[in-house]
Amino acid sequence: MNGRFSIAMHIMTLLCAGEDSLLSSEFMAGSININPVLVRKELSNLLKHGLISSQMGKNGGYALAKPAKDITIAGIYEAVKPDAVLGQAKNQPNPACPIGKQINAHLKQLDAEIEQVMLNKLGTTTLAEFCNKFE
Amino acid sequence: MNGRFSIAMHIMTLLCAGEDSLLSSEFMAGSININPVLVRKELSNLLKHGLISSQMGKNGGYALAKPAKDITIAGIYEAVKPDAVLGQAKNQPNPACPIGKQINAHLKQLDAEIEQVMLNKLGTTTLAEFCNKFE
DNA sequence: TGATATGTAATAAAAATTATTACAATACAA
DNA sequence: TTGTATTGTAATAATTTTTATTACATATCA
Repeated sequence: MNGRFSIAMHIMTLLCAGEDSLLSSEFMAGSININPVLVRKELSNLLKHGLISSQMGKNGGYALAKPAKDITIAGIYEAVKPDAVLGQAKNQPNPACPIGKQINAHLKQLDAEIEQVMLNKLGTTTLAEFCNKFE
Repeated sequence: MNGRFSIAMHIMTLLCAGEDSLLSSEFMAGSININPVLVRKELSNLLKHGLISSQMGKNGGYALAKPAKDITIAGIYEAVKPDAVLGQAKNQPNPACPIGKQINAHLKQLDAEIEQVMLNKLGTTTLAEFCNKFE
């Protein structure tokens, strides 16, 4: 997995901490310390998943779409999750080999099981709780 | 995460299925369908973690270091696991921002918790059980 | 002693990620 | 109604990571 979950969590934490006002992508990029366009790209994705709302034009910006206590870390993870939690190689296993022929199906099943326990655990913490850890 | 776990699982499954003989990196590369040097690199890592044994010279090759029933998927995962299960961005958050200053520490803690539940789950299946799924 | 392996370093090629530039669309406010 | 600040998005470039390849030293068997 790449850095998208970290970036998404950073964004959501900022929006949670600044819950009363709209935050700009420029401001968030300054905190995260990455390019503002990348921030907007992730914001666009979070928007699509209904986690945040946006306001265009001057004095526009972003805010949480619902109270932080109603957003779980699992919900945020779902918005950015990779195809395979355990990673996936780009190779095409040899179909003439009895192991190669079946390995991807079995790995996929294993991956699904692991994703489930991860989501269960991530679902026990809300964004509000995560945000409360900050002083 | 990249494809290392998949490759490692493929290797370990091949060694499990061919438990009676030594397998060469060339043969395994043919099943996985990647470059033999990459296979040897991963074999080198699995060796370092005590999961397999190797025999140099003609008629050499690789084998499991212990019975497949004594190897868990968690053990294999440990050998290839990334620094962060949930991924890590390469940015350096702004230390002047109260959120940026602390986010990495909190994300690291979250990551450790998730890794724990993953390992718990992966620890419930042995390589022998995984291998038995193949027909 | 020749053939076949492992083990590993160095380098090249390909793919993925991140950054940058550019600009259209929108909304506020003077 | 016009200038300014902002979202939204496409196109491209730069960087980093992953994968492949080449090369060769070392080991073991027959």
